[in-house]
Amino acid sequence: MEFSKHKSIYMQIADYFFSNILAGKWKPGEKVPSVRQLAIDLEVNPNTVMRTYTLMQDKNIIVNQRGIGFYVTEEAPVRVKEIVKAQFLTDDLPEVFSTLELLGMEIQELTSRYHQWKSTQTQENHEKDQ
Amino acid sequence: MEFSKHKSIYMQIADYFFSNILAGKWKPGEKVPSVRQLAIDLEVNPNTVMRTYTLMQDKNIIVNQRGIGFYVTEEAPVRVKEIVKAQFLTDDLPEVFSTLELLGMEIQELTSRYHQWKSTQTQENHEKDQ
Amino acid sequence: MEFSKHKSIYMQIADYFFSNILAGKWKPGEKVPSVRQLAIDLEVNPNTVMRTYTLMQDKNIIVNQRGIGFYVTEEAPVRVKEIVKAQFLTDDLPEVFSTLELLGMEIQELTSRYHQWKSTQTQENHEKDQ
Amino acid sequence: MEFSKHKSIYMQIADYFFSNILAGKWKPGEKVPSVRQLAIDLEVNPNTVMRTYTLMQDKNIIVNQRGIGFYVTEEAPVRVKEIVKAQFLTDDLPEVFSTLELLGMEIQELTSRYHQWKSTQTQENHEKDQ
DNA sequence: GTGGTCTAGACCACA
DNA sequence: GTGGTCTAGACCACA
Repeated sequence: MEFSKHKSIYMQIADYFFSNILAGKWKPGEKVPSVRQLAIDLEVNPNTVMRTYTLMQDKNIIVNQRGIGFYVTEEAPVRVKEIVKAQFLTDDLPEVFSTLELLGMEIQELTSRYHQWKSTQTQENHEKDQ
Repeated sequence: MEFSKHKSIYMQIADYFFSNILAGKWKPGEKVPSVRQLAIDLEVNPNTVMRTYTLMQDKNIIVNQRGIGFYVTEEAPVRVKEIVKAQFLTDDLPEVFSTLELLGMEIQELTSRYHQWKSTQTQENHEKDQ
Repeated sequence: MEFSKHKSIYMQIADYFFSNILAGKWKPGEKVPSVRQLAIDLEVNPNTVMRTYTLMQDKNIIVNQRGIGFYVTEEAPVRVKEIVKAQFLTDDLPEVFSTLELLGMEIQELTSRYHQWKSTQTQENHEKDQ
Repeated sequence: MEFSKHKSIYMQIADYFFSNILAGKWKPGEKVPSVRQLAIDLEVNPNTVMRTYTLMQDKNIIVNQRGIGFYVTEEAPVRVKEIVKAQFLTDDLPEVFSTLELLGMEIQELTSRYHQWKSTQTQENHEKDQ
């Protein structure tokens, strides 16, 4: 996993959690990787991973079974969707829209770029599958 | 001007420059507010404003006339558009698109939200005009 | 390190970086002193050092490893040489040459003064070594 | 006359004085342009020119005949040569030499660049003469 | 521990 | 008046 410079690493790991849960890869009741293991996999400081886990715990997305590890909660998928959607609609979209206007771009251009982007995504997934 | 906590103040002042130039309010050859004056207007420390000015100078958006002040360069509108567009297309959009997918939203919903947003904007402007 | 009055401190610290990198004392991949530490060593304010680091970062001479510190980039030696040489050839030399003419000095005199200067340098180094 | 950004304007005007006097264009006893006139010619603020004149007066290069104007002193050529030479030998040259070393350049290269530079100068003068 | 940002305020050179 | 630099020191996010 490569990290962007624009966002803090622990938040990018949070995004990684969000997308795994929303995509159904990590299901309620399942164990998530240990802090130590994920730190090794992602090549980051364990403290950084721990920060994400604390955040996930605060939001009731994972729970700690002492001495055993962290597990995805039952309510995780719903909670994550709420969180991601709220931020998307109230923070991200308005900014996208105003930038769109500022640049004098039409909403159609955004739609066509979306389809373009989607086709590259599909391609990448195919490549991964092979 | 109100500042968001998520972004540094000097970068938000940069955004303020960008939108003023893109919207044609600040034209090439025109003088921009003095560092001190803008600091007073925005209620921030002059150093913070200076930081933005140095950044804008590095990007050839403003030039300093010694002892007189800063002026918008001829190339400013083009440069700003480049900068804003590049960031929008390569950083912002991909993230919007993947969030869209993650949430299982259709691109149509985004379009309709755009029109909705636009109508509220128009309203706000009307209110301001009165 | 003593600072001259004719040049700003943060630029003199930049020169210090340049000469360390060109002389091969600071090699690509190596860590440079932390902002705080260098501020203490040079007896200046951390903000002043930070200013140099930001500059060096903009010029791709150092990169930040978040939470860890700054490292010399692979391209640093090449970049520094470019920067120093460009300034030397286009800014410094022409002025030296015109002053030379103005003073009615011959280029030979400059050459002989160079050898003279070099011998004093060698002496100084010997003294330091002992 | 074009001004460099690296040096203050009033110092560049001082250089202009120095070169005119050393080159024998402005001779002892002759009147120099009025502050006002020179400001117009050079397209700078009269205060800036005045600053140069004050400097020149302090160094006994010009004297003020009240109500009439400024005149080149008898000792001007000698004084100017002293000033320029002292600065050149003690400030400029050592820096040039150490940069030369830092860049790993040979003194011969400097000599050849000098001849190159001189030929372009001669050319320019011929063009002006015509 | 690391850097990044900001305030408050000073002092200076310059135009 | 203008910007440019610097100090002193705080507070914060991050690793």
